[in-house]
Amino acid sequence: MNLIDPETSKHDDAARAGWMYYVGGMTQDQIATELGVSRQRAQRLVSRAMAEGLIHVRLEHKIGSCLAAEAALKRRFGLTEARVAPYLGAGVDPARATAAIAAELLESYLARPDPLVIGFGTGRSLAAMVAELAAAPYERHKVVSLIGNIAPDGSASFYDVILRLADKLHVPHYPMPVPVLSETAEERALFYALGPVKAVVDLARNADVVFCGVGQMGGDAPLYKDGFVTRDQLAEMQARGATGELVGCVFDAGGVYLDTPLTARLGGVRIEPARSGPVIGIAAGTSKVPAIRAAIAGRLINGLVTDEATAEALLAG
Amino acid sequence: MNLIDPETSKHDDAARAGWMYYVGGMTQDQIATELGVSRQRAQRLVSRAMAEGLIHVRLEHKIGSCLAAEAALKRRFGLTEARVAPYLGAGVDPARATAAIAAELLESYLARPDPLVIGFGTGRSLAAMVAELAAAPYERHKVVSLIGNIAPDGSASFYDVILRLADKLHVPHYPMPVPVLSETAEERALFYALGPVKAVVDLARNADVVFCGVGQMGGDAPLYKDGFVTRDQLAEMQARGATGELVGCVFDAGGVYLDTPLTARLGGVRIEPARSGPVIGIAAGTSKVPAIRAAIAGRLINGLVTDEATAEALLAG
DNA sequence: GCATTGGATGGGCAAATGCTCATACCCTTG
DNA sequence: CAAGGGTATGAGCATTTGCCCATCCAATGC
Repeated sequence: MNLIDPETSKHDDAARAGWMYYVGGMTQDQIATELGVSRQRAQRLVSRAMAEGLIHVRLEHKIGSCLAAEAALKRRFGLTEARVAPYLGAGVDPARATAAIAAELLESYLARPDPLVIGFGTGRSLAAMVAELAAAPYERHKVVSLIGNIAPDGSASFYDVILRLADKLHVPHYPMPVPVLSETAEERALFYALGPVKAVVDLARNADVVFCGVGQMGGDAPLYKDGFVTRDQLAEMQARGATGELVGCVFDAGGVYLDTPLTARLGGVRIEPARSGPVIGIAAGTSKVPAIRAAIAGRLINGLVTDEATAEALLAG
Repeated sequence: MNLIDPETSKHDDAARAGWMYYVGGMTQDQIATELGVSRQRAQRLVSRAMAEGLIHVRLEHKIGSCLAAEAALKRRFGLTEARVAPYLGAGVDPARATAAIAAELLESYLARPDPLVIGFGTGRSLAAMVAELAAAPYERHKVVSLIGNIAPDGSASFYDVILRLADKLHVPHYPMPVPVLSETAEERALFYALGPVKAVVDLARNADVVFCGVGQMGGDAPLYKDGFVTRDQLAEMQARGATGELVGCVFDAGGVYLDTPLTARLGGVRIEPARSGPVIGIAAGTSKVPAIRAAIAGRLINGLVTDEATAEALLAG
């Protein structure tokens, strides 16, 4: 008899209820009776199982129009990899759909027999993708972060893509132990001079595959929303032609990196043009269309995971 | 403009509706509006998506008591692999639960980097497992059938585990081109003398991993229900101590193979005792408890996928 | 010791869902 | 061309589900 962690037992109940509901097809009433709880509690358990990601749902059939869009994207933009998530209703964030499809794509790389070093950016797309991943051991691969994991305010909660990933996949992981944004260029240089940092930077530079979010530079730019740049700085960048952003590095409509106030202080590894190996951009929502076009034009990315509407918009232009 | 296969387009609609419902969390009303169909049709599409296996649901959390049962099974019976599917409601066939868990286990073997030859039996358990598998390419492995795929009446519908598997996984596949049950021992010998048959038999004998169903020998014996033996033959086998069956080969309570009327005519590769490499038995339902015990006792299997109730019954004895 | 706060609980109700049935449609066959 | 069989459709209804809210319980602070 060991002590039962109340948190674990809660998850257990939720998982069991979710399992009975989604796999067993039982009604919540039956589940309630079976587990000896009230109907309401069963309902709460089921919805918690879903909300906490204990239940994963996958679509096991490529919809014709998405297949067509994938083929068209590959041909039209010379991509090596393209995945299109089916449209997911009017009120639903397309990132939800895209995350599930991105997770599938990542799993297809993980399934490869040869050991890979996989580089990851940060951001909502990546975090959502990791949440959708199925946990399984893949000791042969390595995952490395392309971006510093020391947050300005010390909070690491948004930058733990690599940690969650490593936790799920049991892969050796290499977070980049530098500030996302150093105070000064000098501080940044100090970090980069450290041996362990160099090693991670090297690994990141030579990653076999890269997954990263594609940031737009409109008023809703992630860089601005997450507080990396002020409104004024954003406006200035926009005036200078800023169109998109990859792991914090801003580029213009041609996919050429701009020199911004951030550049010298940004901790991480920039994704160089025409990088060898797959560089998969994850980009949901039509507001990212210009950024996606630019990233492709500059040969910064050669793979794309997006939603149906965005794919159509890309192909329409 | 190419012709649209009506079957594909039906699946497309169902997949899309299922995706919107299960991934997008939309109501069927919203989906109906979005797709421009009636609510009833949306409902039918959603339920078809589920019924046809277009939507896969996985549980991403091991329930404590199942984990404990797995550990206990391994320890108690010296198994190298044990998976326990959570209990799935009173009225629900435990095979449903077990199939999903078995698919997960198979996927964990498929994820391994080194090329494997994986042998498969037949039967409902195996067919259900394959239905639950996620499609993905795994060219490095090979799958081979342990049992003949030529049915007595010519119908191959029940023996196409390997074909479906190969279809989903894009693996080279080797069905065993012999009758499940030859008319006479001589006919069987003729088949086995053929070069291509020999090659497949060799592959099957040397498979790195084996997945097979465990058949019980009670009144509900699969061998009898599927028409391989008559009621009288079954009774005779039972009288001689028949307790279980693996790919058609019947064994007693000690897991020692019996000589039955079938033995000399059965097409396939028998699973020998103390075979090297994992031999995973898939067995759902408490009626299989004696057969499972026997198979373990005779060292015919060294891995087990079962449901929670059966695991408990095994451990209780 | 008592008040407060935060979370869990179950009643109740409106919305969503699943199902049955009568009907319409289409494709085949005589 | 008509009949027939099988299938898809939408109306209507019983069941199931999601959610709000009043209430309760326990832990914490005063």
